[in-house]
Amino acid sequence: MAIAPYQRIVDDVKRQLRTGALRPGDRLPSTRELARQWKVALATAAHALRTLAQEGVVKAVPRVGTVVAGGPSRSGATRGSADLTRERIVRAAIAVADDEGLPALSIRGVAAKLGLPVMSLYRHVASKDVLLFMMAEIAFAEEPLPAKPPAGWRAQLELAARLEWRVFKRHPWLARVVNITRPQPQENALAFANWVLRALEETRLPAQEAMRVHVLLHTFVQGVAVNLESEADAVAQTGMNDEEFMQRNLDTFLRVATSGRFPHMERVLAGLRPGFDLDFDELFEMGLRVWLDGLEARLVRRPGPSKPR
Amino acid sequence: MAIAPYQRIVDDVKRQLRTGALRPGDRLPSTRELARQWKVALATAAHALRTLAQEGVVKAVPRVGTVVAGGPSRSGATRGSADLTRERIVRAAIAVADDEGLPALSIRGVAAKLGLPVMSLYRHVASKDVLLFMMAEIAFAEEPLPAKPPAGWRAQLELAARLEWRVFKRHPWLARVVNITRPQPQENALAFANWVLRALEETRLPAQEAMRVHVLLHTFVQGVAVNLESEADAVAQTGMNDEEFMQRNLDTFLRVATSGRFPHMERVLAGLRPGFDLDFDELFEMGLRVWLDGLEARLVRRPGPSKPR
DNA sequence: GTCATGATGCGTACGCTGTACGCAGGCGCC
DNA sequence: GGCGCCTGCGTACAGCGTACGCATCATGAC
Repeated sequence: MAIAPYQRIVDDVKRQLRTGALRPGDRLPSTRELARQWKVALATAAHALRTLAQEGVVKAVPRVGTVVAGGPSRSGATRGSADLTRERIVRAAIAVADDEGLPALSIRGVAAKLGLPVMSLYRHVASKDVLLFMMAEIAFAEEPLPAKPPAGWRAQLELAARLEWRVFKRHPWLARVVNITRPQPQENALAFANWVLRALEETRLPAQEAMRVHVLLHTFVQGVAVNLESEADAVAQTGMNDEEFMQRNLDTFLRVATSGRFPHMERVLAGLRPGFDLDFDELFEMGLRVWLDGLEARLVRRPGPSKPR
Repeated sequence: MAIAPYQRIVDDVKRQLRTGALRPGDRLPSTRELARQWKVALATAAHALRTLAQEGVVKAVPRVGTVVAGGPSRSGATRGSADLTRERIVRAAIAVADDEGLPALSIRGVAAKLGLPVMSLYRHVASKDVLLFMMAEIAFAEEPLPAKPPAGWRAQLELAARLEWRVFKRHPWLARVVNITRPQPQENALAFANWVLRALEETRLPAQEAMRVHVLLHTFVQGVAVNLESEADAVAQTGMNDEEFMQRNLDTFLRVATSGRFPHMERVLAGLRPGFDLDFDELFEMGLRVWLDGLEARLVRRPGPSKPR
């Protein structure tokens, strides 16, 4: 399971940038040159260069070749009208994932939906992973954080968590995607993190602790969201409607649960029978409250900046 | 995206059992009869019957045909030495998932590893989903709950959470699997649930609330575990070692994070630089403590004869 | 004008997946 | 012996992501 060929080239160029072997303004090897050096097809070398250009590390200068971009990345500057297709692709992909579930999302499917030739998508997105990544970015951008935060760290954390939750509810597949593409720095995830960390500054938690709180909060929202997804997916995948689905599952579930081996479970089930509906919104709100209560208690217990333990 | 043909047959038989159209002792249609009725291949019909037999709903009586099993399912009774292969398969699958990651797990791969013909696995496991399900069951069984619970609801919840956590650490892929196979009643998951619910009886929480607490606790552990997985997977998939991986990610991460747009993030990062290592164990313990503190506060606040510890 | 060089856009094809189906062979009853 | 049925496995299919090859075009040199 090696890295994809084009990715290997991309990595190597980046490495050369780090070590200083390549500096802003330098010319990269031409497509053909790369192809020869790496023993790959022309198209693959071109793919690598295109990827680098998309990331803004590098710029394609028409009659000169490919040149290392100088200065701070002006990401978003060059993407004017030319990337309309790119956004169309990502939005189409989101639409598919939204109403057919993540497993049903395929490059070929998106291409068909847009009436584009399959391979032409790779001109704009490099790989499916990158597609997923961009889907996540666009989805999160739908719920921007307000410019003026409310007063108090708790209110700020609540706001961030609820915003994130709302996004997850709209796009159940996100919970899984966030983990697949994980180690990548999502622009909007960072904005959330930044928001949370600012809120925590007020509490004077040490950096390490603040980081943990941030991660835990994110993990909590995501954890609940993952449940949303598996339900949405199961329904979409089997083509059942909710009722059928519930019927089938409750049946087998109850058969096992009430076998006599799980008496406490049975008792609880009996206690809530009438409207047994695990409302995820309520679950989320309860979890959030409990968690923040716990955090608040911790802060009260430990006033001022102190070392953990 | 319909249900698999054999699954459709299985479901229909179960439906007939529910409605009473089939009763214990009744004979099911023969393989050929089923194949004719459903317009599927003989092998598919046989597959359906085998699945039913494996689930214990039905029994294959040699010279008579297939008969609806009577009385409570004696699951585990019939599986003597005959299912040795089945267990071998599941264990092999677990081994693959453990050290190559879930994406690398394929039926063909497992078959190759065992030196068995590919299709022969379907004789014992029905489908990949079922395989995943059984993998989860076996994995969870590795950390059985003790016979004698410790004193106090909090200690009991902690124990359950830590046990679950330990399993997830050993088998990072589990976090994802639990969600894929979700709506199925896992034997061991129920045992955990039962344990948690018993612990909560002491707190006299109403049934609905107790259920939520249980789900939230499970969600929490799982949420943290999912992070474990995505890291393990990324490493396994790219074939990098941890160091390379960290290097690459930290690099791009820092490049974006320190772009000036996320000042609070930067400040926190600066504050913990020396040993920036997000230890998941510590993260888990902190989250657990905070969460249980919050829960305890809720119980105290709530009127009712509940005494902490 | 002709040509060389390089980039672009896309069709083809590969290696992989899960698994439905077909078929050979064996077993037991008539 | 013949028939009916089940078992076990090989073959084949539909679908995936995407590397590679080819046709086409833009451009500068001569």
